[in-house]
Amino acid sequence: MFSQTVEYALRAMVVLASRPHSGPHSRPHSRPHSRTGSPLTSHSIAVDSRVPPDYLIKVLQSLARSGLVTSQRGKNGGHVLTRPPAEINLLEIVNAVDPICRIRTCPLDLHGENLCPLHRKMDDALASTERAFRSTSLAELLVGPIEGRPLCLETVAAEEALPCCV
Amino acid sequence: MFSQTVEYALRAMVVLASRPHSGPHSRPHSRPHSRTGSPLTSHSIAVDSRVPPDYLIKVLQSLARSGLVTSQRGKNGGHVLTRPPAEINLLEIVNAVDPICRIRTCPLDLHGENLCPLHRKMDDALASTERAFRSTSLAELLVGPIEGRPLCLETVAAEEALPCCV
DNA sequence: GGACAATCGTATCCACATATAGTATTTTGA
DNA sequence: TCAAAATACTATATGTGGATACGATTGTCC
Repeated sequence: MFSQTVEYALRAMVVLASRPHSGPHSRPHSRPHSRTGSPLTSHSIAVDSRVPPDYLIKVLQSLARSGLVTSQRGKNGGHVLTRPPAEINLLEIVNAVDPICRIRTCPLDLHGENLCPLHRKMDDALASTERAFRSTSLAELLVGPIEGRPLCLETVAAEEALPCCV
Repeated sequence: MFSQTVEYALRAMVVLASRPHSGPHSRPHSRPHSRTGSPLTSHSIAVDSRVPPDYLIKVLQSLARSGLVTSQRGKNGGHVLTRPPAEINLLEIVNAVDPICRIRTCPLDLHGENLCPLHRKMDDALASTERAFRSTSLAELLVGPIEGRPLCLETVAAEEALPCCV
């Protein structure tokens, strides 16, 4: 039910968050970066998240347009979160690339605010999904059973990742 | 987040359910039908639900394949529910046309049953959507504020229905 | 200036949504 | 008994957007 784009965006953000946060391009006047906190190149994000590199670029651009990441060109450039992971919730990420669109008025028409029973139920489901995502921060995904490997990746082999439903 | 097909299928089923239920093709040996309980023609369903008639046919075929409706060709033919509306839940309808696919194993791979925190969260959202739909029967959509007009339709004018998010 | 890395513009593929035309089946009525 | 009408069914075509891929360009650091 979630689009591939949502899946990719969430994975990419987890990878970005799993590096120590250093603020947007916090480089003290063209000083060389310390290794931690340096921006991640789109290629390295693609490898870590196993997202097709070409498509990841577009996803990152959507995330940048929404102000969740910033990008820096050139040598030692890359992508970095604009806020610490604890202050980014998953709904922001989802809405940046493939917005959850609540049903505000009946698609069929007529009486504006009043939803018919069917669309009230559908909107309830959307609302609960929104709630689930809004109440979870990126930081919460970094802890858990598999400490340090938030994406279930452990030096993965070369096989391609399979879509969930095939 | 829900596909257009899901929206159409739910609307069509509501229209079918809003006619008195008579069981699948309960016609006593080619006797002419009483007016109530006769199957609804795909065209009349399209009009009542405001679903594009050509596409509705395919949706109805999916619903028939899943055993939710049966169809009868020829004069006085049409579509009818196989079970009373109280015994059909919305999840069955959704899954008939555009299945909600739970995340059972991490799309990235590896450790089978264990989902990483990200995919656990995503699956939680899917589970709550499943629950919301499974716990609601078609019959429950027929009652409510707008008795007798479960789809907010009141002899609608000729304007086309607009998709929810444009 | 040269190397690195993001960005932009296309181009392709595929699935969903929609539309059209023809075929098959059943009932009706002469 | 047969023909016609009504209706669902099948196959096919088309538009649109998501997802994927490639090549050229622009910006930045050393």
